[in-house]
Amino acid sequence: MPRAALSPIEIEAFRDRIRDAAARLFAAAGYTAVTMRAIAAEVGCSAMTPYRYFASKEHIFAVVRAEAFRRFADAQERGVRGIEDPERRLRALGRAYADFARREPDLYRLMFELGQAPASDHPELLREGERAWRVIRDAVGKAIEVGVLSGDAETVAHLFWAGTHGIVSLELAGKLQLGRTLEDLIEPMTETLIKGNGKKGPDPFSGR
Amino acid sequence: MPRAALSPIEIEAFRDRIRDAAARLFAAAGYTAVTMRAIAAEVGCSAMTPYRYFASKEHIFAVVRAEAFRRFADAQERGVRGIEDPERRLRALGRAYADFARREPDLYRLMFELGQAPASDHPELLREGERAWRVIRDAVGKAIEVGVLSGDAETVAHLFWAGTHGIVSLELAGKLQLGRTLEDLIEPMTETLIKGNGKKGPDPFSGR
DNA sequence: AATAAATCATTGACACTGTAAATTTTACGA
DNA sequence: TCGTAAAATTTACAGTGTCAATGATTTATT
Repeated sequence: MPRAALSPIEIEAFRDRIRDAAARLFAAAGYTAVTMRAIAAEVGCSAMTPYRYFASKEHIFAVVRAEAFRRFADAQERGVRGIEDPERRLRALGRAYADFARREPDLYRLMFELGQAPASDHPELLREGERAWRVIRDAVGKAIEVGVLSGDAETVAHLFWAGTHGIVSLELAGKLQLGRTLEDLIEPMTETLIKGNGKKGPDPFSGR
Repeated sequence: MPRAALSPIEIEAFRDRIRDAAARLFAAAGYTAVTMRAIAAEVGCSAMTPYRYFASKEHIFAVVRAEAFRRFADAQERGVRGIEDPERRLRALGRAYADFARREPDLYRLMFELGQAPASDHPELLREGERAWRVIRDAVGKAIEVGVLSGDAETVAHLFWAGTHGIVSLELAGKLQLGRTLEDLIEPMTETLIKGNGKKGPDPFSGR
């Protein structure tokens, strides 16, 4: 006797529309522009309708973040595609990372905002985040395999990520000094990371 | 005939009380707990009184940030005090940086939040931020002077900051993978930065 | 066809937010 | 004591996320 429930596909479609509306608003006018009422207006429903599809505004942001990570992971995969030499691959990855951050600062900010709720509550976010991580992880792993880098792959991959992210996020937080920019620093950082994790001791001329 | 205007000292005292109240609220219950009405209750005035001393809530946050930077700079200066050897100094600095972030994650988050208004509008914030920067800048400069590091001091100092900050902020954003922690990574990062900016070519065994 | 029922959507309200404007209180020199 | 300027408060407004109640729509059974 009841009314037919929405199919999973229909539900997913509606969720996507809400997510895209939120992403659009965020890209166009930043954080404060993303309100429930604005999302509803964009989608063409009432302010409360999204609550049938998401538990809270925070959950909407989680899927927007997941989508951002998806695009981020895509951009990184594209950035290294076809580059076989592991060392060149590392450099290309650094550039692709910085390019994405420069092109989509809002998405980047959304992804790496400090103090956000743990991703473990949101499977999709977790998955896409891990995909982005894997690009770095694999590039570093390959470089270690062929002897361009040395050390524990997980650790070194974290260092590459953190170094690159550090440059990007200092820029986005407006903390770079004396007119230094992302462009000035990303390549020196990559070189530092490669050299710093290269084979052999710290300095061939200083006996430790 | 008029009522006596508040002296600059009185004004400064009131501004400090407001700043401290905001900082207390932030430390105790995070971002959302810092409301004008809560600050007012803490200080013992009405919700609008702070507006006589600050243009907006954002300006209050700016001085809280400045205070955070002051403590941050203090902590770093303490962390390297008495350590003369430039290389040990770099390592001590990395540890002091990480320790501060671990002890005061809220302050750190406040200072390095992405997408914040440029500090140039707030002289005090600018000054304290530069003081924190100078500790890194000087340690790196000294290391270059004595030949432990090489390259342009400003650039290398940025790399040290970014690398360390990268580790910290990935942790605070909950992005570290597979149970890795700040503690696991901060020392390898420092070593990477030292080695990566050390004298001589990238790898003694690969002819470029 | 009428009814019952389950699902989807909307409306209205509530407790909050930052802050503009109007108003009141306070403290002083004449 | 009174006028006046400074300091502080009160009131109000437009906006927020979201709970609760209500309405609307679609279906299977009588």
